[in-house]
Amino acid sequence: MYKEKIKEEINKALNENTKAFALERPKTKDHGDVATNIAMILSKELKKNPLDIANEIVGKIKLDERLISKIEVAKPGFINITVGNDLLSESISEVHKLGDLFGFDKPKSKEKILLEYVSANPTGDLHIGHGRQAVIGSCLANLFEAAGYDVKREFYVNDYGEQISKLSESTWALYEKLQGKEVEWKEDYYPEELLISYVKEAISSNGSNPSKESLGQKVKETILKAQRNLLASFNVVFDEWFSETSLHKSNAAKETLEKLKKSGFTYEKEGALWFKAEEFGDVRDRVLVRADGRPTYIAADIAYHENKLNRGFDQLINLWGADHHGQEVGLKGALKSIGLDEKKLELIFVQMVSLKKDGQEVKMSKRTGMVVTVAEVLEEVGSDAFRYFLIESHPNNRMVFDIDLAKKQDKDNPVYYIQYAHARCCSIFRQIKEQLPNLNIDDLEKNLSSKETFLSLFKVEEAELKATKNLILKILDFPDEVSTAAILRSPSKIANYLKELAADFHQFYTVCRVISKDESLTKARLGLIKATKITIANGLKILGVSAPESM
RNA sequence: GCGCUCGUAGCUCAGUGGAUAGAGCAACCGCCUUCUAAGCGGUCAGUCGGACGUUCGAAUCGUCUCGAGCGCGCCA
Repeated sequence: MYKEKIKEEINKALNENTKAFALERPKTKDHGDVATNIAMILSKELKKNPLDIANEIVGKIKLDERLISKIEVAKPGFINITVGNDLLSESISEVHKLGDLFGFDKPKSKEKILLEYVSANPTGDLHIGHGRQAVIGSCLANLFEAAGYDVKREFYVNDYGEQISKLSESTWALYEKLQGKEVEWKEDYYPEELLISYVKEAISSNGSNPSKESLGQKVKETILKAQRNLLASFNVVFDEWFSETSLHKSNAAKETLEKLKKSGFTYEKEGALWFKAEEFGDVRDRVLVRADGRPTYIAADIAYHENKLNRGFDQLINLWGADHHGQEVGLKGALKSIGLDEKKLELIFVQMVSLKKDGQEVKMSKRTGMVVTVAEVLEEVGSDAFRYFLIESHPNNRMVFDIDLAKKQDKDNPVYYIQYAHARCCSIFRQIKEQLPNLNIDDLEKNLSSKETFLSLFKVEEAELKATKNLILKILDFPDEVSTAAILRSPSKIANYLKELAADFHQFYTVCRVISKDESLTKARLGLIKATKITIANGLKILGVSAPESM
């Protein structure tokens, strides 16, 4: 791509002062196509005026339409470069050569990452907060894959402990009630209306006279299956569903506890076994084993992360709800205390989702039944809008899910803006068959990988040239966008990029007529449209949003 | 009280130390006999919560401060 070539040229001019530097796309159009601040960076160690350095560098670079058509020095010491048309043409042809792979790094060329997300209790419906974690997690996984990492997606099933016992108790009470028995409905039971459909389904597949234990187990499985199907319905799939119970069955949790005891970072108090979390900066120490001998969630979680590290991943990334951030220091401390590299664990906290309905913000509360489930919102807005809305803002930011807006299937809904750009690209190709039946599409396809096809893009009047170059440069930004989005753990960056790309395309579409009497220009523009389509499709693929051929 | 996260236009948000802080929505004004108007152009809109500091340069980094959300269970 053009940036590498330009860097090479600058590096040649730098001689012995070669240093890593960035080429950035300036915000203002007067500052050329790309700019570098290398002179300002060098001024410190060379103890020279950045303007002088910049002029020196620029003086060594020969202007050549094939590479750099214009180069200027600006105020503090920027070097602003206008890229040659040949080089841009060549870059567009490279987009075509790469096709579906454009923007993506070589698969599995980088570290192995285990991404854990959602990890909800199998005790009921997934709510919109889980939905956000699911969408962000799946987009991050796609993004890491696109950036060349080897990614495994994992759901940690919290199928053990207090909540599960409570589920089992609630289930049995509900079962007996359905049998017509008089039951005491305890206050901490899961709400009947939440369980009823799962319990009925479990009963029907469990035969008559189930035991309390088998029915509880069956309901758990039923809920888990429902979660799995629901997640899959909006493109959230996992390579592994890791059961917490399995850590207890296999003795892994016990073994980890032994290691913790040996580490000296535990003590007994009031019959319980405690971890000295405070020594690692936690706000308080944490219980590992309760006074009655049952291990806590934390104990299993430490064992789980030990297990993950032993599976040979270079990096573990967990998405946790922001309400769990208090666990981070303790978990990392525990891993460190048993000799594991806690730095391999990275936590991303996904902030809360609140809801806006009928123009009013409502707080979710399980107690008042004010829980908005993934299922109900998904049904109303569809998978594409659901994913797009939940990915649009950075995980660290709280977000307001505007149900009324997401329901709207019109232009206020930004996902359509991007999809519409893709559909428009496709539409032009459909038009060709009607308007230019003599144009040989196969011939065109073959020529897309040669830069000569695109040279005529630049032989147009000012306004058209401007729109064309904007679109080309934006398309060519895509690979960098993917890698920085991965580094910043920010799939929303891709969503924003696609919005900008769509805007540049729509503008191009308005200014430049693709199908015309000028055959070489028509072909060149068709090629550019196809490159746009490829880029939008590749970006939407990362977001798990569909790229419709027509709308 | 301590800890984590956030604070940018009326609203929703971009902006990994760079040049005059940007989009969308809302409001107002224009553009369809021509490839999809789910589109394009224009107007209006800002003490980047505040203070001090680091730097050639700060919305971005540091310290303090104000405000909001969350956390500080032998729940997960």
